[in-house]
Order: sequence, then structure tokens, then C-alpha cells
Amino acid sequence: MAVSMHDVARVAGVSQRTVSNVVNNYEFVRPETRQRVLDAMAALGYVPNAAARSLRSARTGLIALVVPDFRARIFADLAGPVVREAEALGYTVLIELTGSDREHELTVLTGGRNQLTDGAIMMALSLRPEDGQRRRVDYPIVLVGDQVLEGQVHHVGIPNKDASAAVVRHLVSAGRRRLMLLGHDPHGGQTARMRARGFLDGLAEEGLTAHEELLVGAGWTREGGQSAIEEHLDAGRPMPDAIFAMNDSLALGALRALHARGIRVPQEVALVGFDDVEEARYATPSLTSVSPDVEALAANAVAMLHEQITGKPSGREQHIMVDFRLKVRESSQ
Amino acid sequence: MAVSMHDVARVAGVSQRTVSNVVNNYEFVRPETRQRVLDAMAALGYVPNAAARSLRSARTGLIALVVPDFRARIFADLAGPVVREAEALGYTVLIELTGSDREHELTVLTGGRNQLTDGAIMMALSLRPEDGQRRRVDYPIVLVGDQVLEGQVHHVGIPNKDASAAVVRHLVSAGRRRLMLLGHDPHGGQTARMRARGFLDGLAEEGLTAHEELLVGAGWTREGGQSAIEEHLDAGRPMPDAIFAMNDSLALGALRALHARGIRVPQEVALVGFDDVEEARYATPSLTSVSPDVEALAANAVAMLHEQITGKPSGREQHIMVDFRLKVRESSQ
DNA sequence: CTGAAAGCGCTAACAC
DNA sequence: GTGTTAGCGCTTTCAG
Repeated sequence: MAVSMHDVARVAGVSQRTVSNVVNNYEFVRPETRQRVLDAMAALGYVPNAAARSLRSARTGLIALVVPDFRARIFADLAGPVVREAEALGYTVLIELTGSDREHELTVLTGGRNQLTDGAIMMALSLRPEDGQRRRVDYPIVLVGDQVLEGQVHHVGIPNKDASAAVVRHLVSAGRRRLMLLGHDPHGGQTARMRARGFLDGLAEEGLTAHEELLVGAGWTREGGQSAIEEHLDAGRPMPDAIFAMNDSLALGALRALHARGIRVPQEVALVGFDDVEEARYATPSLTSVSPDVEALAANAVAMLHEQITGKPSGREQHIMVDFRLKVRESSQ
Repeated sequence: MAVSMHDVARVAGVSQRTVSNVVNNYEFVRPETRQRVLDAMAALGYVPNAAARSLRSARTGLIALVVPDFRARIFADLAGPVVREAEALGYTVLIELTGSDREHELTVLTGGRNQLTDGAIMMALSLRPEDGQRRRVDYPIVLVGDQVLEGQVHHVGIPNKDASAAVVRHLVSAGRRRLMLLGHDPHGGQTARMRARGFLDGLAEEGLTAHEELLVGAGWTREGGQSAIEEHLDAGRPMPDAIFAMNDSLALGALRALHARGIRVPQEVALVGFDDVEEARYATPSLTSVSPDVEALAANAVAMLHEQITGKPSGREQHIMVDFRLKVRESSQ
């Protein structure tokens, strides 16, 4: 059996209460008493028991990070900052992988399997807006990304619409006029819809209109991007002078297809992606991409969750949009 | 306050003990009693309290996955399989990020900050062999990757040596003779040393010897690979007809440098990497790479940890090497 | 098969 | 400032 507070108290010649006070940095302990307790703790190798503490305090100090999969770069990028921010507030992060399964995501929304975590940060891909109603109200949750639920659900989002419009402005100001949207999916998730909206709004603001044949559907993967471009070219459809791929995977796939067909980027076609994955910097040519502020995403999500957990009245907005930057690289200039 | 077993017992008209039996799938409960309890649980929305359970049973059901950083692809690749395997055995996975900090890795080795986890799977990069002595014996740990500590530490490894020798055989059988080792670091970590060893042994087996000037040091990053190749070429050192880069980042950096200098891959120089990151498949030309069996790595690590936690006598080896495959792609043929 | 009851280690209300 | 003490919700020993 591990050493308990009781053992420490006995060795230090104080009561358990005093040991607890020291462990929890309670202010009013005489310095010499504190030192005696600290010495006893060190001598015995005392480590507080998390289970007992959370049983008593009804808080576990654990928060869940619920993501579809770590293979997709954006989720892996999120993990580091979330862990760091959480640690700073005294939480430990626990991973939960949903595989984008709707049932699994609903389970989290309705309170999780057991009372293991104080709350969750979730990147949900399969929830529907009306699922918000099913949320268990006393389980703190912050949604990250795009899926906005109905009801009182805190949320930190990526500025898909604004950033997409910014991409259009960038391309048009560089003299491009025939813009292709790659990865179009009007009945897909909110991410796809918002990025398309930003693209179309951006065109409209510039006095341009979208060419139907340049709104190209494709799975949001490299294979998707590559084959969509190949098919487009092989079918002899109108040639764009710029391509906005809805994420970097699509863009890198497109780049490969263009390269294989001998079409020069950016001379003949400019190319812009979204997410700014690491590879974007190292592609040939390096890829212009939208870089959402992931650190801010993590920091806000953890802070909002912490506020819910501690029940602090929030001065913060319930919905936050983080900032973005357009990293202009070789592929678009 | 949440519903407790006591509440369920009262509603079902049984004792708390019986509820516990039902929750834990204890066999000898009369079916009708079981059903009554189940109904009561459903009616009250009962969820077992993890803290109380682990306080009582001295097991938390949590295991820590300790990695340097999720940005490095290999760690992200490991997370999914580990979580799945752990789940199958009834564990939940908790992330701990060390940032390759030796102190942090030592903390884990010596038992972790608190008794929050039943054990840990660690990918240690900064520990030294002698640190094995400092291990707290009653805290189950499985090391993953290469760093083997002295003493009784379970370990699942990647076959760096064998795989590197296989790369050499592949290149030689394709007619290459002047092989460069990129990323050489004879005083570096065990990963670098074992891959170099495999490379040199492989050459020796083929009756070839390594040219000193073709053992090229470089940081294991794209920048490292790129600048090392650029310098090598600019200095007019001997030109290899094949390059074995010790990881894919190095290889992709090298590819960029070769491309920039107009050297054709694989016609003039063949190129092989290690790790088989996703980008390897999508590089131009696609990159031949060693693909360690990450699923097996995860499965073995979790199984070994589980055995230590439950104190089961292990029929399994204490040190396991997982399998690998050489994915031959355009860059080497 | 089921009931009664003893803690697991800790926090915090209550005393002094 | 410090000691006493009552549980938090659960598992498990001992009876029946």
C-alpha cells in the first residue's frame, strides 16, 4: 500500500489536516510546520492519491480531448497546445478517438461513459445541429472547429468564410480571374459549406461570378484532389488560372496532377490550400495556404472549458472565432 | 449529487452489494434480480463513479502514453492504435507530452507525478541506459522505440538494424554501388546508431565498403537533409548513386535539394527513407521507405503493459522487435 | 445467491 | 494555526 497522508502526519508529528493544508498550498501554515511536513513527505516518498482526491472533491482534474483521428494533421496539431494549456490550469488531458462515429460523438455530448472527466473539448464531425438538444447540461463541453449545435454549447471556430474570401481577394489582386473551387460539397459538412460561401462571396465582392464547371467536387484527400484535377483536365473542361483547394491535402494532390500534366504552378495556374500543414512549406513549389491560429484555438477552448467547470461567470463570448493568416508562398505568385 | 449505487439499490429493492454484482457482471445473480437492477439503473440514469472505484480497487483504468510531441508523425501514428488496443482491454489513454525533456522522462520512469495511471507506454528520446536503474519497480512501464535501458524494463522496438541492412540489399541488387548514409550521427541516440550499423553491416555483407565522405551528418529534419545535400554537392565531394536517409524528413529534404540542383531521382541517384510517413507516398517521385509495423508496436506495448499491471506471468518476451516492410516506390527503381 | 459493514485516502466543516 | 471527524461511492470480506 502506498504512503498516505496519515503516514506523513505521523512522521511529521502533525495532524492529517495539516498535511492536507501543506499539499494544497493552504496559506496559513507556520513555515516551520510546513517544512517539517515537506521533509516527511520527501522522506516517505509521498504522492497524493488522485482517486481519493477526486472522490472527495467531485473533480477529477481530467479533461477529454475528443477527436476523430490523429492521422489528420490538424488534430495532431491541436493536441500539443491543448495539453500545454490544460496543464497550465492544472488539468491532465485524456484522448478519446471517435473515428467520426456519430454515436460515439453523441455519447460524449450526453455526458460520457463515466464520470471520469470534468469536461470535454470535442472536434465533432458527425453531429447534426439538432443534436445540441440532447446535451447533458451539467457536463461542460467546448466544441472546436465548425460544427455548431443548437442550444447553449460553447464553441471555438475557424474563420472559414472570412479566410476563404481573403484567398479570393489575394488571387484576384494577383490578376487571376478564372478561379476554381476544389473540394466543393454543397451538401457536406459546415466546413465545406462555409469555405465555399466565403469563396463565392469573395468572388461577388470582386465583381466576378463563379463558373459552374469550376466548382469541382472531390474527397478531401490527396487522391481526391489528384483525380479530380486529372478528370477535369482530361474531360477538356475550362482551364482555371487559379485553384482554391478547400484543404492542403486536396491542394497537394492537385499539385501532383498538374505537375504530371506539365502544367506550371504558379505560372499557368496559381494554387492555394487551407490549414497550412507542415508539408505546404516543403512542397515544390511551396504552397500558399490559410493558417488558422491553432494555439489560440486551444487556449480559448481550454479556458472556456475551465470556466464552465469552475462555474465562473464568463466575460468571454460563448462563440469565438480565432484569427488566421494567409501564408503566401511560391504557388500563388 | 450524482446517483449512487445506494440509490439504485433502494429503487430496485436490493442491497448495494447486488447492484455492484450486476454492474461488474458477476455471474451468480438471479436473472430477474439482475433485470430489476438494470431497470432501476436505467430509470435513475446511473453511471458508476470512476474515482470511487479506483480508490477502492487501487486501479484507475488509465494508462499514460508518453511521447515527445504529436507533431512528429510517428507519434501521431502511434496514438490511434494505442488508444484502440487499450480500449479493448478496458483502459483509457491519457496523453503526456515530454518535449523530449530528460527530466520529464525521468519523472515518468520514477513513477509519475501522482497515482493517476496504472502504467505508462513511453517513447523516450533523452534517457540514458543507466537511467534504467532509477526506475520505480512497482510502476509498470513499456518503452517503445529504441532507447533500451539497463535493468528490467519491457520494450517494444523497431528493427532499425535489420531494416537498414535490407535497404542496402535492395539498393545493391538494383545495381547501386556508391551508397551515401544521410543523417549519420555516431555519437547520437540509439536509433541513429542502429540504423548506421545496419547500413554498414549490409554493405559488408555485399562485399562493399563505406566511403568516409559518403557518411554525411545532418539534423533529422527536412532542412537538415536539404542543406547537407546542398553542401555536399557544392563542396564537390564524391557523388553517390544512392542515398539512404535515416528518416523520411531527411529524405524529403534531400529530394528537394537534388531537384533544385537538377539531379534526377532515381536515374542518377536512388533515394530511400525510413518511417514511411504519409508524404512518402505523395512525393515526386514517390519515396521508397521502410515501414515499421506500427499497429503491432501498439498492440504489443499495450499487451505487455496489461500483463505487468495485472501481474500475469508473461509468456511473452520482455523485448520484442516488430516487423517491417520495405515499400519500394519510384525513388529507388 | 444476497445483506451488512468496513474501509480505500482525501477534503473540509467544525472545533479549539 | 492546527486537531477531529464525517463522509465521497465503491469493492469486498464475512455472514447468512
